[in-house]
Amino acid sequence: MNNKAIIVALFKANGKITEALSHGLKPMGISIQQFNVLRILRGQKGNPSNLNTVHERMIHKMSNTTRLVDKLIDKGLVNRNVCKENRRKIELFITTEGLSLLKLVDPIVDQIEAEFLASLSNDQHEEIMEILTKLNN
Amino acid sequence: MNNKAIIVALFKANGKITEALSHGLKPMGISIQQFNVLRILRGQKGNPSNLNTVHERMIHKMSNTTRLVDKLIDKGLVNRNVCKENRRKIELFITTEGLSLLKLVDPIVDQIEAEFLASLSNDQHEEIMEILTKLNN
DNA sequence: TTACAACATTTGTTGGTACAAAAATAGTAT
DNA sequence: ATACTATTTTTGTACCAACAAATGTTGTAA
Repeated sequence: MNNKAIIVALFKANGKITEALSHGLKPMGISIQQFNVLRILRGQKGNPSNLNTVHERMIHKMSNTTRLVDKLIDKGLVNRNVCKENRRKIELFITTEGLSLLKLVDPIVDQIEAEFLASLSNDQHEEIMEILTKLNN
Repeated sequence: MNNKAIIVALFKANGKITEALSHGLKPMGISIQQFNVLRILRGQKGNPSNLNTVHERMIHKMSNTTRLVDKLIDKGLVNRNVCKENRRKIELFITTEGLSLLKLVDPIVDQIEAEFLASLSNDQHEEIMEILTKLNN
């Protein structure tokens, strides 16, 4: 009956890094999910994404991407256009404000993530990646 | 820059088991957090817990244990008394309805957890436990 | 044209969660 | 007794999220 201990430890680890990240992002005025959406949009390198694509690529799945993106638009970090070829689709772009915010936030996030993993050896980094990959398939 | 991949995989694994568990618990009418509180109270084996203790032992930390317990009381799964020696404290007990619900729910949860971990070898079970323990300290 | 199915996004509703402030109680010093 | 401090729980506020229903759009077929 060791399974439970593993699941509990997984929940705790997740909670620890989640808390650290949202605490680190708080002064920047964005949540983890908003940060991830911004990174997805930046990853498009100028090409627009639609809501569907963003939703698929989000780490934390949630049903209402619309309202999450609304927050980013309110903050001027994202633009939204109706696609001309298919007006059912919404084109999303990251703004230059969004890009410069990411530039500010990236090193903060990197450091929090590095600290979180600092206690692991190189072998263990590979081990956990292998194990988590198995769990996610 | 492999750290990010690990963190993302951790988020995904957490999301996968969380979703599976809450889906499995849904027909029983309780959330994961409510389930965990019930288990904490059962673990007391008849001794009362107060809100503080429950809060400390909860896996998913949240500020608002009061309202979570309220839900359990509404469902008749938990009883609440004011402690006679120290009226600041609230004594919480799991009811017999709560105990029998847990009896129903336990095998469901066990199976979901076992399925989630099924792809790992025995060695990997030990590995991930060791790694997660490191991360949580 | 009209009806209809498929698709993409939005909105309504309900319940979950964080944070801070408030309320209630206990213990202690004066 | 009174005031003060610490402890424990509750409440207020505001935001986040899941789910289902609704809206708007396109393409297709009768």
